[in-house]
Amino acid sequence: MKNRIKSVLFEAFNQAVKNGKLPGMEFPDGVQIAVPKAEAHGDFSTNLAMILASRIKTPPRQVADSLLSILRANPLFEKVEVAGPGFLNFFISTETWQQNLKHIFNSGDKFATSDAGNGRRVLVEFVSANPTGPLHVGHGRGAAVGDSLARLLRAAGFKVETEYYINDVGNQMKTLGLSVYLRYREHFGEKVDFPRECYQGDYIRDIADDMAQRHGRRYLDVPEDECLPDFTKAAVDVIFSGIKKDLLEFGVHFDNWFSERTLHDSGMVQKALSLLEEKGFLYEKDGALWFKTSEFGDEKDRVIRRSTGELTYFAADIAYHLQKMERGYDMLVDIWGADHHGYVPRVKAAVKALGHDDSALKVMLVQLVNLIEEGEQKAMSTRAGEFVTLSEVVESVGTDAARFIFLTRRCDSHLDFDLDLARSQSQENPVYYVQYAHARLASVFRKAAEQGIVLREPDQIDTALLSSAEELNLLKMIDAFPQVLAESALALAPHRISYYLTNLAGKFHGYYTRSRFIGEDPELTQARLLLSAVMKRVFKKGLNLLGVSAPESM
RNA sequence: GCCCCCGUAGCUCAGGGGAUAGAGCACAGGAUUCCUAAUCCUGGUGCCGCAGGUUCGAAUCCUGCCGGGGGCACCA
Repeated sequence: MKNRIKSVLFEAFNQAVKNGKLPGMEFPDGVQIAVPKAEAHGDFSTNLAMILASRIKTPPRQVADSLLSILRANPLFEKVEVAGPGFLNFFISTETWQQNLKHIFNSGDKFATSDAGNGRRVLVEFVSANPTGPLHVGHGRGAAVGDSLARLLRAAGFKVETEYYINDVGNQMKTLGLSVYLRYREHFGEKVDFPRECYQGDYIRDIADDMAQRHGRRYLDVPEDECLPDFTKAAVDVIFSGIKKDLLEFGVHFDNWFSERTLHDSGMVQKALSLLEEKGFLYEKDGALWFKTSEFGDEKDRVIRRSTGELTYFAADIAYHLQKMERGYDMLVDIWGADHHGYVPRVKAAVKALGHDDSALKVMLVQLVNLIEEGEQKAMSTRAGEFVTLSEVVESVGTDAARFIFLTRRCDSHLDFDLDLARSQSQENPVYYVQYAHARLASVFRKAAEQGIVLREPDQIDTALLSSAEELNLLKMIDAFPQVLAESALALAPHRISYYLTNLAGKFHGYYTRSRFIGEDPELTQARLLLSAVMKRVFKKGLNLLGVSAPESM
């Protein structure tokens, strides 16, 4: 509907210019069509007159008046008025809203889409947890946000790929291998001094035990240096297949699994460094190789190759981003834990230094999750082996509740995840509220089928019967869905979908309680069933954007 | 010390230039002959952290301050 208003407004403007009611000019930028908060201000309003006013030095209300007669001639509107400082308020006629329901129904699956993305290619990279341990709750939030964002962008007309970047090279991998190796020796009764920087979790012991099962005492006589790679590989394989399993259970899909190792093997890292070298952004100091990120807004320069000769992770990250840029995306979305925020300027610096537009790189920082159980906050630390894993949470509260809760807040705000609340199968748990709306609608159609009622074609249905304030409001809310979808996608804000759905569910439940859907009047029944069919679809599509199931019954 | 995020109702948070700032929870009371009560209805709250600035218009943008969290390695 908003788009229709926009084009009507555009035409009215051009006509006013042609008639000499407005001086000759282009349609200005910054014109908004908004849904006013107060009902008395109409269904939509625009600030066009206020924008024009400052341009042509005429009071805004006077500018608005010159558009008024043209707009009023349009049958779309019941009323158009000038209000406040110079808003043009549009009141859509009841009949237009009622007819609109048929359009929505007929447009089928296309309704829950938008072309806001215009076919632009986007890569969403998220989770990317190092394979040194199971995914924990924080990763879960990133996974929910990233996966949902990808679905949202897709629905909004972007071409989306999702990617998991695997840090399978470097110090952490060595530490991981060492951790397993030492536990392996312990397995055979050796007394081992287990260093603090090694991974303490029980899963390390499990992997070591498994190595002992499979290989027996074979590695005990092999020098540590020689057998560590085998232990690292074994650990990565086990942990990574666990990660994949967790993600699968969590309903999260990745198109690509991108290994850091391939960046080294393919010479991409070397290529990135040579490029920076050519452009004169590298220098040696204290035996290390530095990148002048401070020339691009970073607070200080960063090391790329340590004096030991080893490359830092940053070196690989530069290559990774260069590689992503070269793959030709219009936008790169990186979703990181908020504790990595200091990393943003240096990666942006790298992108810029390599000659790409750093505004195409959007880094979303997902704030930490506070896990709360019985009113107490739970401690989290991977290295110390004290953390609540994602799979534990999923097992305890279910995928639907977990995902929904992760997506009820904007990602840059801290999230208190109350396990007891998420577990509770009742009132306070918002996910059921929305799912229940869908299940109720499903049950209405089951009931209708039982009574042999078949939904007619929309043009055989009298939607004018949907005339209560409640019904009109629902017609409007449903109509706004594609708009909400587009705005959430462009703002990279999937939580707005859950907010919208909760809102719609509230309105629906009230309506349901007060209204008989399948009643004595077959015409009214048909009209309400048509409304129900569309609402059901909105809930289903909306929940799907969040990666939450839409049950037929509960 | 420097950097990032947050500060909105008793609590958890939406809203992120537009007109009278919202929801859930909590608290109290009520609703079921009939499509699912995981539901609904009725009750009231706010110096939008503080102070300046930009604007026709600021909870929203800018600056400073205060408070909370996080980050500031040749770790990731």
